[in-house]
Amino acid sequence: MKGKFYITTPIYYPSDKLHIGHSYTTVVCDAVARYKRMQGFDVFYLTGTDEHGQKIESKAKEAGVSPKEYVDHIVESIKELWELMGISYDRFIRTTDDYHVASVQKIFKALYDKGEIYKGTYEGHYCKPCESFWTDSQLVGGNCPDCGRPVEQAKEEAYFFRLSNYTDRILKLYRDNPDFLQPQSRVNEMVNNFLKPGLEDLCVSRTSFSWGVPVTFDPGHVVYVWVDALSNYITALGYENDRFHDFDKYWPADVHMMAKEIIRFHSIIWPALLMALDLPLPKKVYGHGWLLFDGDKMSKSKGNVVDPIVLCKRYGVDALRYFLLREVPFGQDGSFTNEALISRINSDLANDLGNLVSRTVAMAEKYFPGGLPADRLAQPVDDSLTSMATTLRPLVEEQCDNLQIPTAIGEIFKFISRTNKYIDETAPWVLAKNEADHPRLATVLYNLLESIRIAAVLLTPFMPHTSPKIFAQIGAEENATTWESTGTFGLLSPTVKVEKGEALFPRIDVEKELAELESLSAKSAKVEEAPAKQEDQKPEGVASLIEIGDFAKVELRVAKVAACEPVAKSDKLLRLQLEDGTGTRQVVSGIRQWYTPEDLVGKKLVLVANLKPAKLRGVESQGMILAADHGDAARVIFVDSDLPTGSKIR
RNA sequence: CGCGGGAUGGAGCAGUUCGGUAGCUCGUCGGGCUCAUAACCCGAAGGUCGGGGGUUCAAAUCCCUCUCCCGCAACCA
Repeated sequence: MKGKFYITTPIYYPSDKLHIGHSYTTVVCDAVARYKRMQGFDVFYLTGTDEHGQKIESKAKEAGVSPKEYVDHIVESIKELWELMGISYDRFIRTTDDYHVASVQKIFKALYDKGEIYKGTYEGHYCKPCESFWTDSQLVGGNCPDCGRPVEQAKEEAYFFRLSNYTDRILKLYRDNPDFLQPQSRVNEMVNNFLKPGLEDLCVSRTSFSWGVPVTFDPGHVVYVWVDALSNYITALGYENDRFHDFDKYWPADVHMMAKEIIRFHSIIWPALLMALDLPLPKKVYGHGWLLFDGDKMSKSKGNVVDPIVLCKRYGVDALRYFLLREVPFGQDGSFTNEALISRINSDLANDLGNLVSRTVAMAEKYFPGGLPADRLAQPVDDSLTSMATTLRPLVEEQCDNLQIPTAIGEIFKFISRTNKYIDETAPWVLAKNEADHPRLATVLYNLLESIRIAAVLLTPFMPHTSPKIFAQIGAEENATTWESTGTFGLLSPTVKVEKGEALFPRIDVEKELAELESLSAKSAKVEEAPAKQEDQKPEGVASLIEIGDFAKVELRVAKVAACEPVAKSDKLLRLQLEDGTGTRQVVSGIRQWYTPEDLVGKKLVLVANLKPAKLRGVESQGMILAADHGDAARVIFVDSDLPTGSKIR
């Protein structure tokens, strides 16, 4: 045993089903975990779900079930997804697991007893009917984002973690451990945005919702996400609980893997919490990039097809895993398009790897149906192949150890290419014609099978379902499929007998497939639309129904755009001068993304004439104009030009 | 002047730390081969390395400046 290796994904928030981005993180971790296991490390791979919080509480309410019932259902589907994708996690933690809850309570109490957590007051905007606190930025028009009613300034008691004490220690952590946070560019971001200005104490409890871990010594308070969710990495190992006993063995984590949006929590808050608990810090926090979706017009509906389950079913799990692991460059964002996926599958998996196996096995079977003969004849041309084969593993390891999975896979495929070339160099079909050349032919085929074997072994962490299929076809025994075995050329039986199987990765007809995907996404877009409409029809309590008198309060008038210009230092706002029949007034509207001033000047539109004025970006807005949401965009409601300005609309 | 990332042949990227023939994959075109999943192998075309200025014998790489794109933040009455 080479030592332990502890790797984690974030725990995902099960308020909705997971998308391909979650699959990406999880597959990357899985690849690393499998790689380390094959190398002989004692690996512990943790994933799970973060199940508390207001959003889930209210989603459950909407669905008419308890929060636990709500998440149970989604967690089940998540576990199914991981099983489908071949995720080899060792433990799945749910923050609703009783042992985790108990541990969190102890951790919270311990921090409180140490004075790291203190009781203070949290100030914010409070909506009484919704019993919710909101920050400035959450408010919509100064009102509650949920119900639209006015909010009031309010204070509530809350517990705070003394994060402000840790600014210097976190900075020192980055300085002393340049590898702690990767990629490096993230360090700059954290330092400039959060550490340089100085950290502020962190509110770590809430009273505004109850779906959380209760604070034992203060009823009404629940532990907020930071302490609850982040500590999963240690409670899952048995920290402060008797359920598991792996803490001493596996902590500290070797890698916390995550997408870039939650780096801040893991590279600032989490280390500070650990420092406060006097625990060792994780060795590495790695923030990978995002898988961006093709920005074309279909993107909304395309989102449905970028459902990992659909892709696995269409192309196979390993094809999708391969794409995810290969396509997104080190630490950067990558883009997902159906074209890229299919092209990757065709050129790398079907043409290069799949076809190499296919042609090699076909020849071996055809020329030597009973297995290779023992007579051999080596030639100098073989050397460049065999030496590349036996030096491949260190190259792969070097990249994997730096979490550069795409490059590691690239190294293996360079070798696969080299092997294809070897077939041309040696032309086995020519050797087959002459009995005297059969020893040479046997050597060539054996070298090919060995090369395939080594490539397949090294690909196992990335494509765990494919490698065994290859082993079966090339007649590799178990001893020839270990990580260790890739250092030796010649482990297959000299008289190996192959067994042709199905094509590993059938070639995909690109145009046909793209067309099918589009019709698929059109269909699922329709399916998605239908339930949404039903929800709209179902009045959500009396609040959504208004009296005719309520509507009469809104004064709508036809107004003509006299002038229009962008608001300085804002990319969303336009300043409009409107003629409303009685004079001109200024209105600010957030439609700059979709309209230029020229689009608007001279047009007539609908003005809410009696809206209380407000300042936006320091510019006064005396009313608002009506616009319709159209996908991600907004379209202004224009009216007939022959309607006189100032006409009342009702 | 909010923070950060980016701009390299048709597409996606590497190269920029520590200046010195601009590289890879896909695509295109031509050739070869026929074992194989219309696959494989070889070759070619295609780039003033976002613009401008500077340092230097020499700049994709260093300095200055400008433009554009993408995240985050803010704003979306």
